[in-house]
Amino acid sequence: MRKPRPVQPDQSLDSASDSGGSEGNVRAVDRALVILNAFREEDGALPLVEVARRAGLHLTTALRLLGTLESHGFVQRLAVGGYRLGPTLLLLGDRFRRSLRLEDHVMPALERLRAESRESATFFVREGDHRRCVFRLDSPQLVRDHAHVGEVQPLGIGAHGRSLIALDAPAGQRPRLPIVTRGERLREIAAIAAPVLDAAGGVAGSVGISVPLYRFDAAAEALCVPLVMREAVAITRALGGDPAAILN
Amino acid sequence: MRKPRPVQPDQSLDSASDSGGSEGNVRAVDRALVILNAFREEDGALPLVEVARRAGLHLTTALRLLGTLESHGFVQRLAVGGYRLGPTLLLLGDRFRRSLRLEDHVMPALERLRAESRESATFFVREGDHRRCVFRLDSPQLVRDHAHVGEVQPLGIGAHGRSLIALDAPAGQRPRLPIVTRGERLREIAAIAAPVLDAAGGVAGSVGISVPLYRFDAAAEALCVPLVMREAVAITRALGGDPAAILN
DNA sequence: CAATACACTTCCAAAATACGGAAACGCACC
DNA sequence: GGTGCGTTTCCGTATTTTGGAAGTGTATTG
Repeated sequence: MRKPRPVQPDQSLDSASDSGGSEGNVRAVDRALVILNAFREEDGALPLVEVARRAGLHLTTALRLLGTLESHGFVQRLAVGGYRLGPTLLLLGDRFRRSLRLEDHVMPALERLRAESRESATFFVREGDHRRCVFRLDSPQLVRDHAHVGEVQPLGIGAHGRSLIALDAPAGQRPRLPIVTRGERLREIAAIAAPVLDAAGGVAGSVGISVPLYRFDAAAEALCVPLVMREAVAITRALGGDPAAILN
Repeated sequence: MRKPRPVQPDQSLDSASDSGGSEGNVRAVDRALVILNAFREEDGALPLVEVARRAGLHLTTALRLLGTLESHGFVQRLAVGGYRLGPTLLLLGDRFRRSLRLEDHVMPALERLRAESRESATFFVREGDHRRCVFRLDSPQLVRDHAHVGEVQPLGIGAHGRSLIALDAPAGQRPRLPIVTRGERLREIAAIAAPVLDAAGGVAGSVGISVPLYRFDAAAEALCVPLVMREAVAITRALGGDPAAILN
């Protein structure tokens, strides 16, 4: 169990608790990271009290932790008062992405997809039993879905969610690629996605397009399906993978 | 060598060494953040020993800290062994960027710049006495400069470095906009940049194009200069700023 | 203008926490 | 089977973090 209260009598069930475990974790660090996760994009800048409240920390503690985070650029303290996330995160986030060594091949593919379909193009990677959006280019059109790089979504549902596990199925029972869904995970969105393989034969990720459902008629589908397959193959080739496996 | 001295005879003047200060910082957190900064993109995965060495930490300490970082997704432990940066950084980095509330206006502008110039387009924001690359689109051409989102560069040098402080000068002595440099910060790169203003009249950032010097002839300059000015004005307008100040 | 409320900051003693030495473990390579 | 290297567990200690309380400053109210 996590024990939030030091001396306190008992109970409580709130406070921290969200993400990680508490097993063998360095408490101060744990709390600092909880603070970082307390920032949601909607809020411009959070006052100390609010940060402390969200993280379930004593004011003094939050203040000290924020000070340390600030000195490394993980949060910024605004002149007017209040804190927000800091620029070091931008640097590290981009470093993480580059460590995947996908950017050079994936971004051009997404650019082609977006240019030719005029819809949003996205690339997911599997992360345990979830998937994470790692690259994304928004549709140039006004009406589009709104998704963000970094977001986590479930596996098994949605075009990408199924595409990432499509090749896990026994050889005979694999779904037809690309996966096409209509309003499956998000009611008003259709999506087309196909897996991408690396040199080791593993699934490196999933490329695809998402389209507002009302715009996804037969013509749009006929346009998008081959586009997605073409780029899935292109990325797979670029990574040294064997396109045969997705061309079944 | 950095040797903090556990038992500490006296004084201090301390260790800390690299980044932040050590004044009033929570040590465990401080160290954890130093660990994150120890990851450079070049290295795929670092073994524990290497992380500990770079961060100047005892092996045991690094192990514990990495464990905590991992449980929040700030680092990943690869099956084969070794650590690398984790996906949570992607999420937070993007959140930081969105908190600037520039994306909607800046990215389309960069896309137009790149499309019309076929060169790399970049957006910097000022950060104290430095500047940070916040948005960037790479040139579609093979030969181009290599810069990354998140990187910090000096103020006062380079086209963006000067553009960001151009309006700080007294009204009569302001440099002509856009700023055009040839091989100033990077020997083989030319750049064109202009500041962008927000509704408060402050400098929100700097937009521009960078071009390999050998390609930057009179024709290229004649093409790029008006493009950059056009987009600087467009972003300024979108942010509610007054374009007059950059058009003088 | 006094009085109250609220956000933030400083101080400090207590103790819980993180530290790091040592030693065990696992593995590859001799 | 032995040696070297990277990793992990264990554990006593004292360093570090903690959070109560009180102080400062600014806004809000009566």
